[in-house]
Amino acid sequence: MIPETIDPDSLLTSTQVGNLLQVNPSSVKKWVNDGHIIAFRTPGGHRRIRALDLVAFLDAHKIPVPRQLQNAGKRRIVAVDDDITQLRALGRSLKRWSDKLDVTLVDNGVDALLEVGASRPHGLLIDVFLPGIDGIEVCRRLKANAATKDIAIIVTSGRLTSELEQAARGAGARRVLRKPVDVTAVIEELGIAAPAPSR
Amino acid sequence: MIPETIDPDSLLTSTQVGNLLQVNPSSVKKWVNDGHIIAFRTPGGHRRIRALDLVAFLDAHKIPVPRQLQNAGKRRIVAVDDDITQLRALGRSLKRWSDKLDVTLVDNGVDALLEVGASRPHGLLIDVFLPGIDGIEVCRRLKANAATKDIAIIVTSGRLTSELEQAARGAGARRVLRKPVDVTAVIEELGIAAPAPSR
DNA sequence: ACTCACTCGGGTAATTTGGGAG
DNA sequence: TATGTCCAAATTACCCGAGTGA
Repeated sequence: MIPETIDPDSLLTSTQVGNLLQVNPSSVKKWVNDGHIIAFRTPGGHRRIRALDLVAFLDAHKIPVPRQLQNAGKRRIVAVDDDITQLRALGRSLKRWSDKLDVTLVDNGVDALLEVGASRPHGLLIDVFLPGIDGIEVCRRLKANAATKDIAIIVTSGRLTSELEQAARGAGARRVLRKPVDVTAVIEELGIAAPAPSR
Repeated sequence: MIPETIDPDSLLTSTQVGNLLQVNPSSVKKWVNDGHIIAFRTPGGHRRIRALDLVAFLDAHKIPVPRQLQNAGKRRIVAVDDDITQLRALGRSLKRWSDKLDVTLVDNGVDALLEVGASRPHGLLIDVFLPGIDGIEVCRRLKANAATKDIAIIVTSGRLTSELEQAARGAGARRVLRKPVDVTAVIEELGIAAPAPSR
């Protein structure tokens, strides 16, 4: 009835969600009606809930994500750096958390924004100095956009000055890190605790 | 079975539609019979549903459009200009084609790229001079990115020099227009002929 | 034109869902 | 707030004969 792993844009019925969360389907109905869970209706009036939206609901209420939804609920981040060597190194050090983290590596600012728009990641790791793109402006705009304001922005730079750091924080960056990046700070910011949790 | 991207006038069977919407083909049959989805029959009585009509159905019921059907609706473009007056004017002059064209207006480059990534439009109308974003670099990167290389880029500018025009074309812009923008050139570039074609 | 594998339609039965009152 | 129970209606499952496409 419920597959072992659930795709992010699978559509679930109230009962399936009820089973997943171990609550009565009636409660799910109520939560949908109260606007806590985003859902749409079939022509006949049956509710359908996207796995993605369910996970968003769970995150918002800090409810643990069921095993079957882990794939739909993996933390996703986009990392940008025009220095490919540093980018690759970063990718390697994040491999360790690959069971809970999906990392997309990108070597320029334009592709980074395209990817952010397409995949709505939980975090963005961005080098302030990118050709043709002003990192501070990116922070500001992401924070001003309702669809992206919750993305955790971590700004990185090879040459870090206190003015730069202040500017970045003022524009909405959660953290400002000197390169090479300390991955534990990234992991911490994303709310991922130990390397391999029990469930 | 189901291609990755579906043409607006592809013909789909009930089962294909069922898979697309994650619903039983029997439901699709019923919806067609109840008149919710427009369909016609093969000589042998099998239902065939145009992708265009399916999208209309989805829109009418506010059901999320599957990724594969994103291109099956009308032509979509994103227009960017930090001069809101000009942006609004452009929006108004494109209203005339609203039956075949979906226009998203955006007042800064970051939001434009987010929107392009999220909705994969057929065209992008971009002012070269945007705060924090280099329009030429955007062209270059969009063309280098496999996912966005087919997007028709139209570059606009208030102060148009021949060098600028050459740079834009070299970076992949299909057209370079002086502002205020001549909308007929835009319509032409998107392959939309007269206000109401016979097909 | 013929076969073959597969899919589809119609009909009906089985299961699930929504809504509302408890 | 969360759950459990009612009925009508929506959705799904299954049948076989027939259409489709290579």
